[in-house]
Amino acid sequence: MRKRRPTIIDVAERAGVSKSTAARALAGAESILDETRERVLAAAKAVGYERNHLAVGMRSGRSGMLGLVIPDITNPFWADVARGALDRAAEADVSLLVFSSDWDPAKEESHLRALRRARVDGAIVNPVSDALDDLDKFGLPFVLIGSSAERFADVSSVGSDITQAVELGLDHLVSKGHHAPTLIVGPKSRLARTRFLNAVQRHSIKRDVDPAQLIVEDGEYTLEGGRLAMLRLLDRPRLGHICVFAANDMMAIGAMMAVRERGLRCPEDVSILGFDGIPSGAFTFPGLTTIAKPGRDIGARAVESLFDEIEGRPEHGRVYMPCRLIDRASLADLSREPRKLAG
Amino acid sequence: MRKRRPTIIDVAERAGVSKSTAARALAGAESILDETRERVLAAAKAVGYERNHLAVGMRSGRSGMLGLVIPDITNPFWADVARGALDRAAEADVSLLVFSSDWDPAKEESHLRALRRARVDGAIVNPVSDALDDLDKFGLPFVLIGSSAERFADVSSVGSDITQAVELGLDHLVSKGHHAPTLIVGPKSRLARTRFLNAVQRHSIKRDVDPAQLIVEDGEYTLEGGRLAMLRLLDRPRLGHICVFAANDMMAIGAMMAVRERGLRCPEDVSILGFDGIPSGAFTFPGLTTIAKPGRDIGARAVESLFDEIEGRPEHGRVYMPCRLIDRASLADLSREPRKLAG
DNA sequence: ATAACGCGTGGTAACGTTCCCACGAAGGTC
DNA sequence: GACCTTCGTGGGAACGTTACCACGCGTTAT
Repeated sequence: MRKRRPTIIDVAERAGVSKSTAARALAGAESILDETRERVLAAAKAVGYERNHLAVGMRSGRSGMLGLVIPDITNPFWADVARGALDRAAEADVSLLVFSSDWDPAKEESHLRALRRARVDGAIVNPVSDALDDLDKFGLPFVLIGSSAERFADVSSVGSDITQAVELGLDHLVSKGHHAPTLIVGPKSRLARTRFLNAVQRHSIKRDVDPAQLIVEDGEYTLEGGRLAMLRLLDRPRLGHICVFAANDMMAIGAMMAVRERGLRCPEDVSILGFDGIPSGAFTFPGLTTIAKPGRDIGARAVESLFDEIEGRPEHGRVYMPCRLIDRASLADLSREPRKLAG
Repeated sequence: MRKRRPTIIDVAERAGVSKSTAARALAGAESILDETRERVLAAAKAVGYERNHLAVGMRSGRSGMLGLVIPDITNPFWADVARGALDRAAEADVSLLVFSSDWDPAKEESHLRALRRARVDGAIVNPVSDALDDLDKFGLPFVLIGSSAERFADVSSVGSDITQAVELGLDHLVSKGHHAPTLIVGPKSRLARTRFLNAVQRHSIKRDVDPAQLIVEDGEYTLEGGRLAMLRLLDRPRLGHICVFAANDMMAIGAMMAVRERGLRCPEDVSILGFDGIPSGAFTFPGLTTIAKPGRDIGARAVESLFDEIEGRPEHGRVYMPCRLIDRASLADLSREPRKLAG
C-alpha cells in the first residue's frame, strides 16, 4: 500500500501560505520574507516533500533528462564513454536515459523516438545509420560521438584526435627503432579506416618515409579479424622483425594470438602496437602497448557540448580529444640493442 | 529555431473532432467509428504527432521509466547486467535511467533520490549502503541485485547461484584430478566471501574431503589482491602441483601474473580457476578457465521481477541464476597423465 | 496630503494527457 | 408512440508545477 506523495499544496497548507509562496520559497526566490521561507522549508522537510520532475518538465518544457544512444554498453570503450557522460550529467543534476543500438539502424531510430517521446532535453548519439541526415529536423538538440559523426555537416560532435594519436604512436615506434610499421586496419567501407590510413600516410611523409612502401592488411574490427590479418601477414615473405600497428586493440590482441599460434614470440619476433586502450590489454602476455582513447573525457565533453547546444550556444564544432600512450611490453626495442634480424 | 511540438489538440483540430475522441482513437479504444479512428490516425501522422510521456506520466502516475543504480558501468560484469536490463526494458518499451554509485553510499542515496524525483516506476539497485534498511519506506518498488541483497529481508532480489557455481567448479576440478584446491577469497568483511567459503565447504564434505585441510588465502577483490595472495601462497612450503580456485577473475588473473613473476608456469606448475567470466579471461595466456556469472540474464530477470513488483504481484522472492563453466587452458589435466609432482 | 513605488503575497491560467460524465441520435421493447 | 438502452462523441476536471498578474500595505517623493 503505497501512499500518495506529498505535493507542494501539502507543503503550503502545512506552512499556512499559498502554493505560489511555497513554490517561491522552494525555488529560493529572493522576494520573500526570511521567516516565511523558513516556515515553508520546514514544512517541506516535515511532510517529506520532493519536487515532481514530471510536472516541472511539463510546465517548463525541460525534463532534466538527456539521452545516450551507444552501440553496446558491454564494449569497454563505450562503457567508458558512458561513464564519463554519467558522471558529468550527475554533476549537473541531470539524468541519463541509456540505450544500446547494437549497430542496428532500426533500433537506433526506435530509441531516438523513445527519447523524443520521453521529452529528453537533448541526446548524445554514436550514429550508425546514414538515414539520420534529417537529424536537424528531428526536433532534438544533438551531439554526436565518433568519427562517423563527420557525415553530418551541421551537428556538433566529439571524438578522439586520430591524427594526434597516430603521430604519438608512430613517434613511439620510431623511438623504439621501428620506422615503417605494417598496418592492420578495418574493412574498406568504414570511414575510420580512411581516417587512420590518412593520418599514418601524412605523418610518414613528414618523416621522409614513402607511404607507398607501407604494407597494409585489413579485416573486421574483431579479435578474429586481427588474427586472420596477422596470419596472412606471416604468410608473406619475411624480412626480419615485423612491427604491426593495429587500428584497434581487439585486432591487436588477435594478432598476438596469431603470432603465438605460429610459434613466434611477441615482442622478440613481432612487435605489436594497439589502438583503443581497453583494459584487457593489461592482461595479455606480453602486455599490449597501445594508444588509449579518452573515452571518459569524450563522454563528459559530449554532455557539456550538449548543454551548450540546449542553451542555444551553438558552437557547432567538432571537438577532438587527445589520446595517450600506454607503454607496456609488446614492442621490442630495436634502437638500443640492434639484434640480428631473423629471416 | 525549434518549433512547438504538435499536441493531441492539433491532431483533433485537423481531424475535426474533440480531443477526447482523438485520445480514444490514439489509444485504440473500441467504442469509436472506424472512419473516425482512421481520420484521427491520418491526422496524427500528418502533423507528426508523438505522445508526450511527461504528460502521460503525470496524468497516469506511471512514468514508463525505471532506474538502474550499479557500482560501475565500466566493470564488465556490471556492464553485462546493464545490457541485460537495457534490452529487456527496451522490449517492454520502457526507458532506463542509469546511475553509477561507485560503491559510495552518499552517491547511492543521492541517485536514489534523483530517481524518486524523476518519478521512475521502480528501481534496480546493487545496494552498497547498509543504511538502506528503510528501503520499504522509500516509496519505490525495488529489486536488488547481488549477494549483498540478502541483508534486506523483504525485498526481491536477483543474483547468481553461488552454490551451483561452486559445485560446478569443484566438480570440474575433480574431473581434472584436483581434489582439494587452495582458495583465494575476498577480504573478511565481505558477505560474498562467506557465501563462497560456505559453498566450498559444504561441497567438500559431500565429496569426503575435510574442509579444514583446505588452504585459504585472502586479499582485495582486485588484480593486485590476487597477485599478492598468490605470492604469499608460493612462499609456503610446496608439495607439488598447486591448484587455485579464486573467488573472482581479477584475482585469478593477478594470481596468474604472480606465477609468471616467480618463473613458474600455468598450467604446468599451477592450475587456476576463476569466477566471474569477464571477457579479459579470454586474452590471458593461458586462457583463464572460469565460471561465468550470467550478468545479462540477471539484468533481464531483475527488470522482470521489477515489473511484477510494480504490478503488485509481490512474489518477494530471491532468484538465483545458474552459472556456467568456461573451459579454457589454465587447468592442468592431472587425471589423464599423472605427472611427476614437482616439489 | 496625495501619488508613485516596492515588497510580500495570493489567485489563476497553462503545460498535454486521460478519465469520467453527460448529451444526442438511433434502435429496440412494451 | 413513450420509454429504455446502446453507441459515438464532446465537455470538463484533474495530475503538480510555475509564470504572470493583481492586490494590499508601508514607505518615499512631489
